[in-house]
Amino acid sequence: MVQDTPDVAAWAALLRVHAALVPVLDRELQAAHGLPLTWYDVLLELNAAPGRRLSMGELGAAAVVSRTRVSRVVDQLAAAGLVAREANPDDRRSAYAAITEAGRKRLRAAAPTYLAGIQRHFTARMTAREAAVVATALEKVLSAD
Amino acid sequence: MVQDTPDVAAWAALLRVHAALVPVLDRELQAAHGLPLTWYDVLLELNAAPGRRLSMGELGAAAVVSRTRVSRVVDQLAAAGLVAREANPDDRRSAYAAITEAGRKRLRAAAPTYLAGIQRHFTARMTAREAAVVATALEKVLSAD
DNA sequence: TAGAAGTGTGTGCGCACGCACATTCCTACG
DNA sequence: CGTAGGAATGTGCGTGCGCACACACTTCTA
Repeated sequence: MVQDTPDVAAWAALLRVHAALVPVLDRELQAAHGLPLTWYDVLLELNAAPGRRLSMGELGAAAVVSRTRVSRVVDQLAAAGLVAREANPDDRRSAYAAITEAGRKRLRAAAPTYLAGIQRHFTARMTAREAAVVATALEKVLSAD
Repeated sequence: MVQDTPDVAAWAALLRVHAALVPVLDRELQAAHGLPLTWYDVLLELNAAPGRRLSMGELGAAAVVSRTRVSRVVDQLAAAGLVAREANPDDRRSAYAAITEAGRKRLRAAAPTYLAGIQRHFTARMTAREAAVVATALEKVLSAD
């Protein structure tokens, strides 16, 4: 449709899938658990981190949300009691964000909704082999420079 | 990293690739041709349409940009002389956006930059077979309901 | 040790974006 | 033929988002 070469077709399809699915998944998550996708992403990353905490810079690099935006999102999450700001004794410029028990509970409650949404809107439309190829191909793109 | 199942890995990788590459490609396009990615997308869709024009609703459905946003983007493009608003005699509610000759020229000039960026940042990191699988898999997702 | 350079973080500001609504017009139904 | 309902579009408004900058602190260098 957009261009004849399969390279461009892959990129164009990625853009469209993103534009089509992100709002849907975000709504589902927010309707079921009052949790924006941005919050979920940050909580997920914090929960998987060693010590269940990350500095702002690390969080900005790890999560999808940009480094600049992390400050404000963490503020919101802290106001909601889902994360706690902690000081870093070794580097007093740095600030940690640590997920709280309430945050973990909220994350665990929301996960099934999100995973089911991914399954229903995304992976159910392709074969398991295709999903695996998509994952490995896109991860190779991410590891670039 | 995020979750163990390959399904979620594919979706997570898609989110990250989008977040990483879109700003880069947008900057490249804007630096080389003063053309935001949104403008490029709209111009591309109009250029490929029958009669080189589309109604606002059709444009919103075809392009990545949302239907609501189309109005304002077309305003900007019209102010820049790259598209022209046309009336629809058959339905006076409807409004056409038609790409102008200046718009086509601008699009043709920018295309090599964009395509080279896609090639360099995206498809160069995977095999041709992987790119084909990514394209077909994601297009199947799009064709859902 | 004092100063310069570099790094991590937060914030004012402007732009992009979508929602909800008003407007205009078409269409179906009595 | 008139009216109710629906469809296509544009716009005020609030929110999300990133850039550029300021600030605090660390690290390097002479």
